[in-house]
Amino acid sequence: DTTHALDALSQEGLSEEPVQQEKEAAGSGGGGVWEMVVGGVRKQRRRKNCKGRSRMTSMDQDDDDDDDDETEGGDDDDNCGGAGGGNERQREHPFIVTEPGEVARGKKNGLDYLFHLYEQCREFLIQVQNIAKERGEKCPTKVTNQVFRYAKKAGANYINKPKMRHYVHCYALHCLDEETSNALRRAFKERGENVGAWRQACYKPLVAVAARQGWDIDAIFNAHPRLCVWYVPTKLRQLCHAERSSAAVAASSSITGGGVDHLPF
Amino acid sequence: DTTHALDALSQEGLSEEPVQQEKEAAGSGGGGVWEMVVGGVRKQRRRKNCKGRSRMTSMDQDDDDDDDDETEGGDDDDNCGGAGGGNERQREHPFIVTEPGEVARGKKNGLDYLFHLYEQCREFLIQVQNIAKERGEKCPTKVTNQVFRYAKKAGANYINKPKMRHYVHCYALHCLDEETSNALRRAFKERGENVGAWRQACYKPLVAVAARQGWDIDAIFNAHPRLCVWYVPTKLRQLCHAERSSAAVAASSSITGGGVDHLPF
DNA sequence: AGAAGGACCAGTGGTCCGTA
DNA sequence: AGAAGGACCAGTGGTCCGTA
Repeated sequence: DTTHALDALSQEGLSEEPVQQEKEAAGSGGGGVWEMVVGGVRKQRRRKNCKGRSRMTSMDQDDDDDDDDETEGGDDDDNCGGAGGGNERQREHPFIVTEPGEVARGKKNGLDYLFHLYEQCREFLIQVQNIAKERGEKCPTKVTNQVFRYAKKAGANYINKPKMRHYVHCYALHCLDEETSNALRRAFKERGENVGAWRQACYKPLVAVAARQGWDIDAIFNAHPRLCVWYVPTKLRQLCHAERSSAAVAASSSITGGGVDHLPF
Repeated sequence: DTTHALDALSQEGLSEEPVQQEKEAAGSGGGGVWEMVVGGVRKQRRRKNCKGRSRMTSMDQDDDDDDDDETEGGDDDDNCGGAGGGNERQREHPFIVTEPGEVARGKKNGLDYLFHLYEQCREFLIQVQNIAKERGEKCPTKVTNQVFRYAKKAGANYINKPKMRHYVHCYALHCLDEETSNALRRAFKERGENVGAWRQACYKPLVAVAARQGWDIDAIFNAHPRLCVWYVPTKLRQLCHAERSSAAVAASSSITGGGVDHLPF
């Protein structure tokens, strides 16, 4: 129900830098390159990967018996973006803190790209849901293992569960309070902080959002069309609970001095 | 949000027959004994079981370390309802087809009791949910393993997962079309059919309900306040899907002769 | 035979920690 | 050092099949 066009030119981890688009996107306060690039091609682009085997096998969930025996040998018909030849294990480039609209340079990925991955996952979920409905099978409402498996089969090897779960709360802040999210990115970029520090810093403003909206972080996630497909991260849930409790205690002792369960409103 | 009082006098599997209540409930077309009995006691009654160890330990989810080493030995301070002494494994009495309001005689359980178990499970779920909310933990929306474990710890040893899953669609028919459900029970009782036959027969009218309401069996379950806590059984889902498909084919070929996807409306 | 339920199993949510 | 992600693990949904 939102735009589908974004996938076409997703900047990928090991990508040749998307210099052309970058020129046109220059600066741009709000949407950034992921919103600007594009005109509709909807197609998972194949990655130039040293260690090949990225099949695009349809929308199957069944053919689990095409053996995955790695064929560890040759098949490097593609030079690895100049990174050096061999068959060492490849990973995505690490993230760096970028401001909105900024494309990461060098062997790095930016935060617009990170957030774009969440939208891609949601689109994979929608495809899985459609297949399930057609077949009359159980229909997932969240991005589950099944969806990650599907994404991998569709060629999106750069998506994996630990990564996506790791940054969910950052994406949540981006969805729920984009102004604050953008300001945080600019501040952390300016200070030269690393991604881990930025990630940690996303919790606090997100808890503040929860406070404003009645503390029910599950309800807050579920009420948002793009966020509702993600599980609430354990740590975020704990932080909201702890903060609510101490806020309640503080309020009841300062106002009434009365019972702890006496929530203020 | 519905009445909580029903638990008090639940007829249990190995129970001494609840003769007193039975007298007062005699016949009664609609609600049956589970709706009539009672005046509010809300308390899990302890079972008279040959092999004891039914603790009522609070609402804990944590003390998983009180060893369950069975103490297979003595502790039969209770005679086993006259059924014979030893320490053979005890089970619930089997269900028989009873009509609405009818209490099973002999070592049998009736269908009102069966349906009552579903309501008890829902109440256990609500308790688990309340605890989870208090603690700021993940909050289940369905009757999960966790809820079955909780029920067992609360002393409801007569509730178990395979049994509850086995009859879910029967309970669904009872919730969604009580008239039809009641009629089916009367018919199958009259014909002297066993529980298995009745259980099988519940599918068809339930699929008919689904047909009337647009085939989305998940939505139908979720829209019902008591049913929404139960997972849609696999077989029911399959039946609905198969029936919808063939209904669609039949309709499209008889009306237009056109495309298969052309659903009638 | 008909039925209750212990116990198993494939695949889940969650995330640690060996890797680069 | 900071970070990406393979792989593990406890507990899940689902139901079979040894039991009575």
